[in-house]
Amino acid sequence: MEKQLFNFIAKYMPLSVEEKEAIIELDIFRNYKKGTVLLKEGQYSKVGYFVIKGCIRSYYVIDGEEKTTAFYTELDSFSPLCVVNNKPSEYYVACVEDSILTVANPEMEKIIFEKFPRFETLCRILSEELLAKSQASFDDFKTSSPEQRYLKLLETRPDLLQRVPQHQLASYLGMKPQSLSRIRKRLVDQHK
Amino acid sequence: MEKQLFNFIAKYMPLSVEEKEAIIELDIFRNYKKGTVLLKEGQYSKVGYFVIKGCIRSYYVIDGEEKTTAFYTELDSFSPLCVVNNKPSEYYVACVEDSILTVANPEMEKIIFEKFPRFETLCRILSEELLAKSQASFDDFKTSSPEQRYLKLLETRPDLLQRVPQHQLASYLGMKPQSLSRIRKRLVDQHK
DNA sequence: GCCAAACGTTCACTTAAGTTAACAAAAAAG
DNA sequence: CTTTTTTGTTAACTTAAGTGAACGTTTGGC
Repeated sequence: MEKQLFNFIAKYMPLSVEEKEAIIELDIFRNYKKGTVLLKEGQYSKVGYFVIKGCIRSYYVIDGEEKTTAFYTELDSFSPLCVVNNKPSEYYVACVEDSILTVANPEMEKIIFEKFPRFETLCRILSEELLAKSQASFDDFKTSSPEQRYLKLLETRPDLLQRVPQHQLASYLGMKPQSLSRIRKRLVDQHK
Repeated sequence: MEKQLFNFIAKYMPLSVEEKEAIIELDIFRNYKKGTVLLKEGQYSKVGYFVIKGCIRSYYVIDGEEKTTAFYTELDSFSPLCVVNNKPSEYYVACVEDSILTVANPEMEKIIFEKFPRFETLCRILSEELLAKSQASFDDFKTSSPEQRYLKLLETRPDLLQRVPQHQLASYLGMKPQSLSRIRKRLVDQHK
């Protein structure tokens, strides 16, 4: 279980035995059942997540409708805005599948950063990278039509189509479930 | 000129005289004329920016058309994806106005982080914050119609409408210039 | 194993954005 | 000052997504 995490980190910096032990001592691994709500609108959460296994999603409830905006799967990390800005969360976070996550808060980070300053460098690099990638996805979204976004998703995250209900994918792609259904039909029809 | 930068940083951590001097010694302040292209598609740039004064934008050229995806103004910082992933840039960056920017690369950061480790903490916190905010903007975009996005922009960054050509705003809002023009007309008409 | 809820598809209709093109206005270049 | 070039508006038409509703299917709870 820790292995996935350490393999991931090793891509950036191989860890020493002491460093690995320090992480294990933090006791950050948690199991959640499908459907578990990790964060609710209005809550002041202080924890961020790293997905070892499974899938979680963030969603807003607007006029009684769920609007899914993100999915996080294996090796993705996610720190809700409320962790950063100390305001109540505007969205929910829930498990799409049974999941194994690491769960950590800023105090735990502080402890580990003081013992091993390299970890802070790692976190800085990771979040700079995630920021640039998040902006690139946003750019992609802005410059594409709904159909192009669906095709792009097929290329880049085909697994999501198997793991996630379509109506959640629809709002993730910025459209209504009926539109996604129609687009899929259109594409199938074209191919015959 | 340095004052804007130090005031901004002071919101996160007040700097000592030595720290300020170390930054000034890096000689990172630059003046650019309106229209200057800072980064071209295909280039491997290694520099990130912080806007002291002025406005820069990033844009793609797709089928010969410019697609503007972001504007950075006073106190915004921006590190292009190519700086992070070592791949040729997929987009351009240019000055929308005469601008004063700080320009820094990872080696300069390394030097300053080694002398003052607090700076790395600052950069980590800043990029975590920017990441969470970038995701929130993306969420907003996904869950809104073109008209709602225009109205949101009026609320959150009304200055952009004065500073930036409308056809650039249009692609920033994920629509065609004609559509933005129509939306504006529709809104004016409704109000009478 | 049955029932209710959730999910996905389809359809007819509405609405809004994309497209193409013409033209006006403003800004930059000479 | 005049001429381009860039920018913005408008209009007619096309295309695709939103809406509301019906219906079939799957899923999960009991």
